[in-house]
Amino acid sequence: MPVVSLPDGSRREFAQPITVLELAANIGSGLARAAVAGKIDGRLVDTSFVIDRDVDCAIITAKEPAGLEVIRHSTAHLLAYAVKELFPAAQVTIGPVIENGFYYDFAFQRPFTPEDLQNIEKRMAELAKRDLPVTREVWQRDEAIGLFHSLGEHYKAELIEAIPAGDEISLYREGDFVDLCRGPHVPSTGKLKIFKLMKVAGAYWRGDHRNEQLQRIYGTAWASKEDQDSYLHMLEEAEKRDHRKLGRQLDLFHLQDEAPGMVFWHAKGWSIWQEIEQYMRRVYQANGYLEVKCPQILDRSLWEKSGHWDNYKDNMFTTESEKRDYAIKPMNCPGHIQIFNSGLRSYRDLPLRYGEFGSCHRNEPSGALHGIMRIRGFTQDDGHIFCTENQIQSEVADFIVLVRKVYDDFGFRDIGIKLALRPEKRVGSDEVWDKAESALREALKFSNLHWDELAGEGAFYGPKIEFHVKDAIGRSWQCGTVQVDFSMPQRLAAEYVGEDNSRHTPVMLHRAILGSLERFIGILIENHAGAMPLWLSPVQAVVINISEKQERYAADVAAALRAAGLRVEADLRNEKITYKIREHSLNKLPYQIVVGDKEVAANWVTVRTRGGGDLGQMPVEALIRRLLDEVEARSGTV
RNA sequence: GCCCAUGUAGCUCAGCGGUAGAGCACUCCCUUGGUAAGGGAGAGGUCGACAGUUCAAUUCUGUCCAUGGGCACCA
Repeated sequence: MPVVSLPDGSRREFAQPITVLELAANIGSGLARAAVAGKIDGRLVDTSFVIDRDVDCAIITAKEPAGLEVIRHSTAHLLAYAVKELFPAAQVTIGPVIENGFYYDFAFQRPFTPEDLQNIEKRMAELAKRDLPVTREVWQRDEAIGLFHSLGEHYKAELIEAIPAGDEISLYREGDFVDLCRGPHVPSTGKLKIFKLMKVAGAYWRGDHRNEQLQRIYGTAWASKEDQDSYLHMLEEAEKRDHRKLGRQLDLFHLQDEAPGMVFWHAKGWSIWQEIEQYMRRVYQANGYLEVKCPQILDRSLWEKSGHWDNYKDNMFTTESEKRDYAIKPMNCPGHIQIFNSGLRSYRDLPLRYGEFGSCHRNEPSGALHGIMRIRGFTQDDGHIFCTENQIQSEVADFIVLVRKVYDDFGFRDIGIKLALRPEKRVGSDEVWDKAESALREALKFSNLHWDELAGEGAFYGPKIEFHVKDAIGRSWQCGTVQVDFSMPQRLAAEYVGEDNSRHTPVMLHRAILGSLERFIGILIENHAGAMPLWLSPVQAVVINISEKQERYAADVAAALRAAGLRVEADLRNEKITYKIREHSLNKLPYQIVVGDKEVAANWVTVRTRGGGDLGQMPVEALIRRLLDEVEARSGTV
C-alpha cells in the first residue's frame, strides 16, 4: 500500500499502486492537466510511472525549470518526428536540451532549407495538435540495436552500442515515431504548444571534426507565449547592441576584406582604447608592475624552445628574411622571460612583475572570426609574475583583489569565478600540482569568494583561475585569468639565485584582467548598448548653437570645456536645433549643451543629458565641475 | 578548417538574361529656426573577385575572397 509524501509535507495513502498522473488527479484535476512529469525521491520520471512503494513525490509542471526542460526535450523529439514524416530518408541522432531551447542533429543527403524549416515547424504544430500519447518501452539491448538497424537508423544503433551493458534501454514512441531516449517525456504531444524553430547549422557527429557533418536544427520552447515573446524580444535587443553594428554607427572602428580578423580603429574607437589603456597603465604602476615592451617578431629557435613551433605552427604568422625564419608573436610570455633572463636575478628580486600591452597575432581559423571579439591581431593587458612557489598564494590573492577593483571601475559587479584543475595531459609532478592547486584554492578562500571547480580543464602547464563578468543583459564573458606555469620558465632557462646560493627555476604566473582589449571594448559596447559612461565616451559633450548669432559663444564654451580636459565638440552647422539634437542623441552623446540668445546674455549654458533629461541653465564652471566629478566617479550618464 | 546563408551607392536595402533604383548620409542653394528629421537642386555604383555558358551576365554555372549563423578550434 504506497504512502506518498508530497512537497508540502502532506501524505496520501493508496490501496494499490498508482501512476504519477493518477496521483496528480487525486490532488486536483487542474494539476493533472498541467502535469508533464513527476519527481520520485529526487528522480524525474514520466507521468505514467507506477508508484508501488512509499515515496516522496512532486508533480512537475511547465512552471518549474525541470518541467520546462521536459517540454524542451519532448519538443526536440517532436521535431525529429516531423522531420521523419517529411523526410523519411533522414536519420536521427541526438536531440538534447540547451539553454533557452533544444536542438536535434540529423543526417540527410541534402541541406535543409529555410522553407524546409517552415514546413517542419508546421508539421510539428499539427502533430502536437493531434495530442498523440507518448509512451515508454524498455527493450533488450540487441533487439533495440536490431530495431534501429531495420529502421535504417544506424546512428541510433551506434548510440545504443555505446550504452554500458547493465543499463536499461528505454524507447519512446509517439505515433509512428520511435526514438531511443532516457526520458522523461510529456505524456502526450498536446502538452507542446509554444515552440519555434530558429536556425539550421552544421555540426559534427559526436562533436569530433574528423567525423561526418550532420545538420543541426535549433529550436526554442517555452511554458507560455509570454515567455517565448520575451525571449525573442531579448534576442532583438541583443541584436541592437551588436558591437559590429554600433562600431559602424558610432564610427568607432571597421574591418575590411584585406585584413580579415584585424581592426582599423577610427579616432573615436581609439579614444576609448586610449582611455582604457591609460587606466590600466595606472593599475600596473600602482600595483608593483614594471611596464615593458617586447619585439613583435622573434626568431623561430625561440618558439621551438618554448614549444609553440611544434604545437601551434599552423596558427602562427611566420616570415622569413636572409634565410632566417621568424614568427610574429602569438603571446607575450617568451618575451618577458627574455627580459627576466637579461640579468642575474636574486631571490631578493622576487616577485618580479612585468606588464605589457602586448600586441599579438594568431592565425585563427577563418570560421572562428567574429567582429572584434575573436580576431587575428589583438592586444592583451598581459602580465607575468616571476616568483617562488611559496609566493604563489599571496600573489594570486593580491591579483584577485586587483581584478575585482578593475571590474568594479568598469561597472561590472557580478563576477563568476572558476578554478580549472589538472588535465590528463600535463607536465610536472603530482606534488607540484597539489601545491599549485591548493595555493589557488587558499587564495580564493582567503578572498572570501565563491567559485566553481572545473576538473581536467587546467592548462597543460598548470592550474588556472578564470574570471567571468556578467553583462547588462545577463551574458557571461570570460575576461581575466591567472595561471600557474611550472613549464615555460624551465624551457626558456629562467633562473634566480636562491638564499642557498644555488640556481633555482622561478614559477611564472600568467595573468590578464581585461584579456584582449579589442574583445573587452566589444563587450563594453554591447554592455552599454553604445552609450558609454562619461569617462570612456569618445565625445563627452557637444555644444550646439540655436542660430548663427551664437556661433562665437558656442565655440568659446567648447574651448573652455576642452581646456578643462574634456572631449568636447562644437556643432555650428546651419541646421535646426531639433535636427542636431536628434542626431547627437542617436550617436549617444552623454551631454548636449544648448546656447541661444538667452544663454549668451546670461553667460550661461543649458544642459541636456543623454536620456533626454533637462538640467536647466548653469554657468560653464558649474558644468565643468559636474562633468569632471562624473568622469572621476566613472559612473554612467543618466 | 567544415556545413549553410549572404555580398548591389558611405549606410540600410529593393531589383533584374538587354550595360541599375529608394530612403538616409554627402555637396550646393534657400531657410536663422529653442530641445529627436525645414525646403529645393546635385553628385555618387567595374552590382565582392576571376573564369565559363550566351548575340548579350549585376542576373545563370563554377572557383576564389570576405562576412554572418553554427560546429570544430582558442597556447
